Amino acid sequence: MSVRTRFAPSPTGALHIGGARTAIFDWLFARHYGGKFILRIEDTDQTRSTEESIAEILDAMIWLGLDWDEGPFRQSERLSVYQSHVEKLLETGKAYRCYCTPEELEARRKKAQSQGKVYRYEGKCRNSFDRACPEPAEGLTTGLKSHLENSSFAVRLMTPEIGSIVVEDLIRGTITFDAKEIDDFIIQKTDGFPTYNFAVVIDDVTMNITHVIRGDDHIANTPKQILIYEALGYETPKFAHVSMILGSDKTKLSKRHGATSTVAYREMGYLPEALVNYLARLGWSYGDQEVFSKEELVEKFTLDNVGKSPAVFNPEKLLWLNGLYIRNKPAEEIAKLVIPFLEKKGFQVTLDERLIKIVESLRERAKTLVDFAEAADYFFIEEVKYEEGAKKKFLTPEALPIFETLIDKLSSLNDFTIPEMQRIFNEIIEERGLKLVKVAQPVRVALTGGTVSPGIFEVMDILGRDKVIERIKKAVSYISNN
RNA sequence: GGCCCCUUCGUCUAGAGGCCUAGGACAUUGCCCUCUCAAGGCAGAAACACGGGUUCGAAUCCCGUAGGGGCCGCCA
Repeated sequence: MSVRTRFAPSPTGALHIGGARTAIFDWLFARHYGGKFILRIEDTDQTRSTEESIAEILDAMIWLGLDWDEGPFRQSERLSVYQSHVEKLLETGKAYRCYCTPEELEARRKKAQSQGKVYRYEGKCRNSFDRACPEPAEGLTTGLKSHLENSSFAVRLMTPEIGSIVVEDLIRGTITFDAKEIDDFIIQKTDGFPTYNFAVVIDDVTMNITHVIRGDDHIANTPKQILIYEALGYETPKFAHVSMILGSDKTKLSKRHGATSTVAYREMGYLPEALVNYLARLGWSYGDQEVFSKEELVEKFTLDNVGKSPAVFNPEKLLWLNGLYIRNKPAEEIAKLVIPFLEKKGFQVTLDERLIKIVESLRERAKTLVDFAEAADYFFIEEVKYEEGAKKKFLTPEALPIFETLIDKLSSLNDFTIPEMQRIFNEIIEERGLKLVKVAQPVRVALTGGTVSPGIFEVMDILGRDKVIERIKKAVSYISNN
């Protein structure tokens, strides 16, 4: 059978960066082997699941370019599937109804904990009368029948008391659990919803999932799930548990460490291919290679090169990769991407040759699209604002004669081209015996307001003669008045 | 506490018993380039958690120890 993987987030918040990495591995694995990738929403928690989260997760998946072949399926729409499987288990005596109340259970758990013990369900309802009479028999008075149907119960799986459960993990090898560690856990809640472990198994079975690739926080669930497969008589899929992503202090990555939501990275000006590249390399490697296109990842990704140890999320490396992608992507595409960021700053922008020139000049100084938009403001605002230190240092009386001859020479220029500008600057520095920097810096401040920008001729070229002269004149009057 | 997982430079990692004087990348330091800042180039500092085995030989295999992490719900 061909490979089928799935990504199954629970919609209780944004798509976490760690979830995104898992999704990438699942997607890559499916694509590498020419299989199918299925998206499934685990929304059986009625109180915590939200529509907004679902929308955001889908949005993030699309942004990352992780297209799915089937789904998104929702567990909440598959209740009857779970229930029929529970029925089957009840009929075959592999599961039983439990009438213990959550309060009772909680009290027993507390008591065990206070004695320093782990609480495991002791099987109180395991041998109750209920098993012998699983269904309200025909002919009961309607009153009694509805009483039985309405009395609330959960359903527990009857688990083996001795033996061991073995997980063959594609990444970690054999992991063995003692059956004693696993109690008769609940597979269907009082509200009729399946519990997570049960729903996962039923879904993976009915969706013919061949490889379950997920976070290693699920390792402890795996023996329980295997027990469900066995009770139902189904074959288990292959399991592969990927290590988690940690924060800089080596604890589970959380908001404390910075942004953890995937779409937050879009807002911070990251390119999806950079994030995917970064995340794929977190826990997976291919020799010494660091940069991979999506196609290359698909071609080269296998579980063989996935490491076992948890990885610390390193924002600097992501930033570096993002800068790399910004520098290497066609300028026109960067231009398109940067427009919303410029608009957010209140600039009117259109995708034209000028914008592309701006991209070409600024891209290698920007590590994110936000950086870019910030560095580009002097190309869009009317009035240049001088930075405090910059004007103090460079807009001085010594700059006046330079500015004045510059205005002269630029005005009389036939062609306002970069070689011509260079010629003029050379004339000035030769006449005055200056270094280029002595001219370029004051001009830079006059044109951009700061001391950092692309090459001065590029800036002049983009601004155009009128703006350049206008801004130099403004600097002249600023110096004269101060 | 119980169970499970993990352990090579600060970080991501290469490493499948001799190729290791442990390689690459980010970050970091210095130099070069240079109109500023970047980008780029060159050079440097920086790691096999510890202790026992096995072996002629161990970062690689085994066993302990220590440290870190995860899970222990009618949450997913």
